[in-house]
Amino acid sequence: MDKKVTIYDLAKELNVSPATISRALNDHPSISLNTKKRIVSYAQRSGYRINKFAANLSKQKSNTIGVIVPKLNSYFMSSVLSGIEKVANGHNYNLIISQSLESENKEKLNTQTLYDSGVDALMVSLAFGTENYDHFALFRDQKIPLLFFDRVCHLPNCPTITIDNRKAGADATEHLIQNGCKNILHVGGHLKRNVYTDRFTGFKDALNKYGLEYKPSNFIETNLDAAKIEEIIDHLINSKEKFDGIFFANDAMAVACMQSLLKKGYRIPEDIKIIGFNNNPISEIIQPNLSTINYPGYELGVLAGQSIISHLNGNINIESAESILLKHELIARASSSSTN
Amino acid sequence: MDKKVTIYDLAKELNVSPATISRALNDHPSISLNTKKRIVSYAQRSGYRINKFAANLSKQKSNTIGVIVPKLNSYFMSSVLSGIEKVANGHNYNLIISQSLESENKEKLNTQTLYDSGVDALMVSLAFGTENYDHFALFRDQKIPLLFFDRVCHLPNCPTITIDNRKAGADATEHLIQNGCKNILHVGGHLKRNVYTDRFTGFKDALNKYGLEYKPSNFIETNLDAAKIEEIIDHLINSKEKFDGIFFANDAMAVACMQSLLKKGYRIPEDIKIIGFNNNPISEIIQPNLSTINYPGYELGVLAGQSIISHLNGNINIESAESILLKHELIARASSSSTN
DNA sequence: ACATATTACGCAACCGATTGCGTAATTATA
DNA sequence: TATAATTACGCAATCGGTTGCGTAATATGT
Repeated sequence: MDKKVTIYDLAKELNVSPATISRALNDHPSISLNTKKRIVSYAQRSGYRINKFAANLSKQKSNTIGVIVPKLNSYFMSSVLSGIEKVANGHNYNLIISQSLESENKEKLNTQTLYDSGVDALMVSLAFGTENYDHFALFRDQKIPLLFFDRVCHLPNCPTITIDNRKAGADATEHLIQNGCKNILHVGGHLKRNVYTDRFTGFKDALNKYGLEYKPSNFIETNLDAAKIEEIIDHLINSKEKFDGIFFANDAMAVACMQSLLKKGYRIPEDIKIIGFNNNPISEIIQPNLSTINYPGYELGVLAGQSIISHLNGNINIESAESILLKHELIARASSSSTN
Repeated sequence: MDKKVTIYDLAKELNVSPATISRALNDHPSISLNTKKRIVSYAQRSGYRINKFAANLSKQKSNTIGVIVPKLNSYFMSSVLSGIEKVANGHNYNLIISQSLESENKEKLNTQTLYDSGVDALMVSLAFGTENYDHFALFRDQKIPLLFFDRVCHLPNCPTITIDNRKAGADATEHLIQNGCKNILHVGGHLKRNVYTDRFTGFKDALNKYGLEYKPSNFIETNLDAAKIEEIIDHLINSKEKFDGIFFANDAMAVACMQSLLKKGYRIPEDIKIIGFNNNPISEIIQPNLSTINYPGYELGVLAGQSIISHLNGNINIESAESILLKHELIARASSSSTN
């Protein structure tokens, strides 16, 4: 058990060729049932373990999927990853996970590393600032499946998986309007990313639908860092505008804002109504409970995983890149309830 | 750019041997500066990319670290992973992450897969039910560094990284006692895992220190699934005991319990004082804010990453397995504050 | 100028599987 | 029974780097 056993060792011991060993262990049809049993059994007993380095080299395939996410440690993203891992693991794929930490450059480096590592596919949720997508060309050139989820971009033949952020943004905004808001602030994320521009567009859609005027002061672009909530509060308080509703692009910001406002004596929803995004568990803990849009991360991960696996299995034509839209759902809670 | 370029292609083109190409690209000292430049430059231009399958095979090293966690999608664990990834990435290591989903069997399978994948090291946080550690023998036999974090077991030469859970459990309990609690319930996790037995032991330490009697009814073993909070509530309400304090082994359970109790009309901390564990962000959102023990996940991840990297670099003797204890910290908030 | 060191590189074995092709042995067909 | 078809396996090339050892060319020392 000390030195590693190779198929050559097995071959010598059993008086067959290494080729036969290899075929037997891979259940190749041209090996008789008897020798298969003999070989598998002996391999077992001898403590043989395949050397994937060698197998990968000759097969040019690693059974590994690369994943790049902005950061691992967020409720949403870790749910997604959990879903992806569940599916991948069930299909004998390993996951190499790396974080871009919202840096375009790190995303680029990670992309190259994962390419070099020979991943069979790559799944990406883009960093805030990524503007150039050339680093993905390697994958396209080599026809390695490439899939984007949540923060996506549309490259030829690359499936994308998201919710309908525009519709969701409109739903959230419409909900505030229907509960009486006339002047709504939208606190969004970087407009380079589809998820935030779409929500923003949906926001304007809804205003428009209800004949409410959109002014630049109705929007703030942020990096969604809850630690900087005071900037938002300042904008809110110092603005000439009197906002009666806020639509946040994520729950963490919404909650941070609520806490600050409540401390300052604001009443929610009486003075101002608030809705978030993502349905993070904290939305059900904050008092009053936070209305939000349910964005099912785990399910998204599962779908993304299944999609990439079927591509890898050739079940789906690589050329036919589908765009999957998950269902979202408005969850109305106390933070936005009508008060008249 | 279509076919993959190999060192043999470069060698032919530049009229040198593949060996020289390899050495040049790896900055080997025995290659002259000039040829190095010539080779590196041409490799660049030709779109050469190393084939790690081949490199790994001949070096028997993958620059990859395997990680097995119970589940990815928890605040604590995703923080840990984020820290590990940060360090690993900074040292050119990739991370293969898999979840045991609290199943001993899946943990076993994942261990074998990661072994076969040729990870250079393995980091594990154990599943709830794991009782047998034989699946790690492969790693010990091959002298592949193996490290346990958070939910650890003590195998020879395996570093472990945790906080001092016993002391932390005692601190939490002592805090409740000092705030007037006389009859405290401890809601813990599976006693197979050190983190929960240690917290439980600390709990009893503290009772003992203050001359409070420990009775079996002062403890419930749970799987820490917040969805099953009603069982706890039942125990609490139906017990002959009149508990005036609860020490939860994690914040999620504590928060779920608080929500249920508040809904039932209990006053916290007046009727019952509560302390959690982990310092999950929700502890600062629930009203009243939840007292807890700060268990710094990200820092733990960073330390764990650094530890394994130094082992891999040979900076630390593999035989000298250290046990790292992180500092924890009691965070007193309103949920446990004295009311007399 | 001659002996010794050093530099810079090539040769070839090696890492451990996979797989197309060929063939001896066995079975089926006529 | 002669021939065709199967079955079961071996040969050897291949995947693409890495590295110990050997050596020609150049540099250093006296």
